[in-house]
Amino acid sequence: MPKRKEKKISESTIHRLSIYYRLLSALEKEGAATVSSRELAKKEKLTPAQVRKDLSFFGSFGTRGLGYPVKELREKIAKILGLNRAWNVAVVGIGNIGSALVSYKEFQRQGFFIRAIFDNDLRKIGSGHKGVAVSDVKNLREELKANAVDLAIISVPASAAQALVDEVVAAGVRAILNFAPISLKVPDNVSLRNENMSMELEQLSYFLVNGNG
Amino acid sequence: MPKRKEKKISESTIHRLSIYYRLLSALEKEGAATVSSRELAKKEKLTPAQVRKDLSFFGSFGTRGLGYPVKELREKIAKILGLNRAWNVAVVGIGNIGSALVSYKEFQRQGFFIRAIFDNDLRKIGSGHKGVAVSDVKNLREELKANAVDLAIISVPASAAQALVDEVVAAGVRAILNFAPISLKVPDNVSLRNENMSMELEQLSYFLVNGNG
DNA sequence: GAATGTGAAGGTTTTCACAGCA
DNA sequence: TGCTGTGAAAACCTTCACATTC
Repeated sequence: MPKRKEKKISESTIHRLSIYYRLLSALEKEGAATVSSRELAKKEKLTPAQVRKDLSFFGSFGTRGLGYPVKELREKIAKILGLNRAWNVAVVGIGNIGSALVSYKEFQRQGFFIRAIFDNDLRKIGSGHKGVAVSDVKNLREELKANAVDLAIISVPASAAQALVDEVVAAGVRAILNFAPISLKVPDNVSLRNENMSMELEQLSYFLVNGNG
Repeated sequence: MPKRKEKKISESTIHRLSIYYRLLSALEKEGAATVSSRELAKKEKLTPAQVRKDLSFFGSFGTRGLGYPVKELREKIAKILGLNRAWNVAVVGIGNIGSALVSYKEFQRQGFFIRAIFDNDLRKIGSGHKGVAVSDVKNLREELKANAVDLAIISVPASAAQALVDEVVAAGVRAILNFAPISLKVPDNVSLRNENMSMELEQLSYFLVNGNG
């Protein structure tokens, strides 16, 4: 069996893959057959070399002299990112942010389907959000398993987040998107991303004070 | 006049400053007087050297053998990030996400005050959200100026985003947080950050498919 | 001719390791 | 002794430049 070449792909490359995916989806809709690294780069203020290098980590998708085939490249990237399948998502905490996420149509469009919603507020439990019933957070573990949830979104207050994440991890979920403004501890085999909107504003605040550049 | 030493501070450092700020706020509430780089690092899975290096770009805030004074360091970072003052924020587009942001208490807590809300939906215009009236997006430019808005949050569909951002920039706003899943063009003197929640899930999807690490 | 794919160069960020100070 | 502050080294990421292919 040939040994797989174990190249470490950087987070920035994965992030840009996501960007290319969005650009290619748009190009495909417009009917473009091919696109060059230069064209892709210009749309996002990247360099052509960066685009080519990013793609080259995963294979040789282009044709010299011509560029990349839009449809095929989009499909290849979809496969790399795992977007060629549906993912089951749970939203833990259906407050302001949780509600907004449940209604966010972009998720479905990219193959992320919200299968379960949890809260600890008795007034919310049992009610429906976009066709999904709100479950008692006490049943978190069983229901995550019952719904084969792949990915959990944590949108509860900071004080409640770690305990719930521990439950989520215990249920076997291996990817977590955290909106609580706190640093969560997860085992090494679990992926965690933090979305802290105050911190985004703070970055902007820094540039307002210190100049942008 | 002494020439200011022009050191370029990396985005990662600014991002971590925001993290330190949060940790220090918590430590201050707990009554801690000092904290070492090792303690700060451990809470966020960073290295002590990283913490010290980050802080050293802005001055020598610590005491050898002792660590950093919690209260003073928090105040210093607040000043660096521009959090020692209030910022006027506008929310452009009061759909699911816009509504959630207006209700997000963390913003106020960090000194970001929502002073204006805009939409193009006549049913929404005139209604109030958390004490702020929704204005017609047609009046964007005047109202941004009238409210001395420093920072705009774009939470409209992708198709409407660029035109509105052009207006926002024309009104003199120099910092934009964009939730629309599209790449926006702004002049060099305007700071732009993108918050694309689908892309966050796509990063997680990649790690689910390819393994985490 | 046009554009990819990729080693090598260049640049940036992180980590090391230790002098220096409380 | 304990911990900071910081040059130097190492690791990492981006850009260059060109051989290669269509």
